[in-house]
Amino acid sequence: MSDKEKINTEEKILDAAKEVFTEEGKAGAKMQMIADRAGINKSLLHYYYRSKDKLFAAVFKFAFGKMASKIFTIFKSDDDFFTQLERFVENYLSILLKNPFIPMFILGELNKKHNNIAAELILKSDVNIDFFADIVQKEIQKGTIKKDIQAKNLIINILALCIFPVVAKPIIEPVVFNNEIDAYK
Amino acid sequence: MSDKEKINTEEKILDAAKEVFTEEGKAGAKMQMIADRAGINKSLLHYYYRSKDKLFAAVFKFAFGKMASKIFTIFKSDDDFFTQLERFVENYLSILLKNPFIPMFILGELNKKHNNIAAELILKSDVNIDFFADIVQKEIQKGTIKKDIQAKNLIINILALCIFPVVAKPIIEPVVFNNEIDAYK
DNA sequence: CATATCTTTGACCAATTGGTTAAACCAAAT
DNA sequence: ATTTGGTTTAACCAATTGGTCAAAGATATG
Repeated sequence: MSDKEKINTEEKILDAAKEVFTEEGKAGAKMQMIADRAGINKSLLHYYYRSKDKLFAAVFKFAFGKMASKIFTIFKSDDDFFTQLERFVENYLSILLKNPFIPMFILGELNKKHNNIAAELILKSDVNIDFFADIVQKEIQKGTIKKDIQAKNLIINILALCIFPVVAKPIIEPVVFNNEIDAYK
Repeated sequence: MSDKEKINTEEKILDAAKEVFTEEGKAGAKMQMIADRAGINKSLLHYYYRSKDKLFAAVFKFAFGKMASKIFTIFKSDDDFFTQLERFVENYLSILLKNPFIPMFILGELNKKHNNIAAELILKSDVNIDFFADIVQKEIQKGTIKKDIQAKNLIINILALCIFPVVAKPIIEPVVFNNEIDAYK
């Protein structure tokens, strides 16, 4: 667990880049930091990923893929809706807690207005969410969901309740919890 | 509405800095951008705010103050709890929609790990939230709130549902709404 | 061994950027 | 009119930073 010497350089770079981009943002992250963290020479970064933009794009794709892709597969199972919902939240929270940095990373870069390659990447990756609307519609007709809530609003609310506590941790901890060390999150 | 020539330089700088810091993040924002946006010389920035850090601190204090301070005063009124809640959400959403950039600005900088003056500023400004816990406790005893929910979790959930749609707008719009232009947010 | 290809490095470069400084500008007071 | 004070500017500087390049190590292939 100490050294992990054997992983190849490309992977070491990606791991280091993930960390540094997350901690500092795209502009705040310096190629030298990433090189140091990966324990290599700065030129080697450019050897594998020709520019900072390319390296960032690689990291962003990884992060976004991890959050967006696997998740909705749960709703294609045969379980009833509320079981699916439960499993979804469980699964999603588990991923979030293992990678608490990813949502902020995605949101942070997506909100940039200048040279925003993150936004372009989102547009290309056509994640489809419409099928979720169908599921909810059927549940409403079955009567299992009482309120006539918009499916899109439902999914947004669920995501909000999952993601916000993770993203806002650095403000919640001091303000709401007076820095008590536990606080489940 | 076109020019607003008469406001003084200090204010012009602060306005421009708010915009640029929000759009680019602290590291991404350049003093030259801010100067340009304010329509002044770069040296003038340093004349009024001696360093980038100082300027950033000024902007951050403004933004955080706007979000945190006025809000909780509502809960000190004589209305019953649910009226207070309604008014709180209404009021908060109105502020958010008028300043949709502020939450992301705060969260974004607060999540930085390096040279994080935002975090220090939060610690100094002792916003008190404990009184809210008392209110909720009394409502539970009165029976108006059924579930034995933690007050702190309640406030976090409420904030999540208010803030997340604003913060995640750039990912919700393309993914959930296929870029339909309306979508209330 | 020789050669060719892939990987790694240190030295270097041009552009950017936060910050300084001295001088110019300008209004009000003397 | 001159001085005085705050305001604004252009020119400049030192440090940082993304990126290049040629040479040196490796590693495999013949």
